[in-house]
Amino acid sequence: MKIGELAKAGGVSVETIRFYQRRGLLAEPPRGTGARRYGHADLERLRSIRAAQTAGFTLEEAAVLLALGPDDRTAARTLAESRIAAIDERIATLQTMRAALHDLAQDCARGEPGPCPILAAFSPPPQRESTSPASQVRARSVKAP
Amino acid sequence: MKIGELAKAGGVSVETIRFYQRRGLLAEPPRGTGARRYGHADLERLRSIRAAQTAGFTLEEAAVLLALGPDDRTAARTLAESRIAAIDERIATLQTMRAALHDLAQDCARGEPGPCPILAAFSPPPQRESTSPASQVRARSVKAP
DNA sequence: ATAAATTCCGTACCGCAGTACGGTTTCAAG
DNA sequence: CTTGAAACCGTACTGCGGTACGGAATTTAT
Repeated sequence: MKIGELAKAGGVSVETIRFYQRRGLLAEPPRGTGARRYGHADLERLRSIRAAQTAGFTLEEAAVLLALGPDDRTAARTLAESRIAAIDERIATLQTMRAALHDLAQDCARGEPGPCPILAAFSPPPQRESTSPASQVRARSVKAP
Repeated sequence: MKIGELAKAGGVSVETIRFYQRRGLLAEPPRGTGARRYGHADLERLRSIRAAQTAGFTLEEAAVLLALGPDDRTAARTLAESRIAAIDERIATLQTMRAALHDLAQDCARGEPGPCPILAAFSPPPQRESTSPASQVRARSVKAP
């Protein structure tokens, strides 16, 4: 197999293969004159990397995971669990965002008189009148979706 | 108000203020000799930007949102709705990841004999034997959490 | 008056996972 | 034998939202 075939079989680009090699995730076959050859094991490894990514691991975590022996159950479980915790946190944040936005959009859609609540929520008050200060979305340090 | 005070009041760093200025999100007061002065309006605007971010808008979207007049309900609603759609998609992806990982961790925790299922899911099969090919996590193109 | 803090400004860098570019071989088909 | 595709290689750029650095000028506190 040459690099282009490996790439196609693994569903990634040639550049991605090379990128993984630079990262040490995939081995670089010894270079003689001409194109390097890849074996079935390389494809399996590539697929494993993609599988780990699909489960939300970073490439670095994937590298650790693939380096574990079959006896390292504890390490594997720790990795999986901390990944789950991170995912849960992310979901919670997104749900908060969603709810805030949804409420705003609902109110806007109801077509009541007055300014659109979405605009109102995100615009500086033009005057300092006591225009019901309800539903102002204010908080801090959120790493966008 | 000088930039440091504005930063403190807005809960961001001085560098962030300058960054927003470069992006055109905050105005740069005309520069005479010495420190530039900021007004209450600048603080309100900064707060609006942060609010929009909290709701999941990118800085670019925030800029659009803050540029809308009070009559642009439709534009506001469109923006909010596409944001909601994006968030929903993201949540769905994360939930898929979570479920896959959770199942694996559960099986691993049960302490049954045999290799850890987490490792098994992400490791290339050492041999080509027909070792029950259940629960292999394989899919494509996921932009990690 | 002098030391310390703050501001100003441009530029470079962080993480993450790639993508793109440009130039040089080498390989395969016609 | 020539043309064109593929492979090789290093480097730089993308998006996103900042953070960090370094030197000069100015402001503030002592």
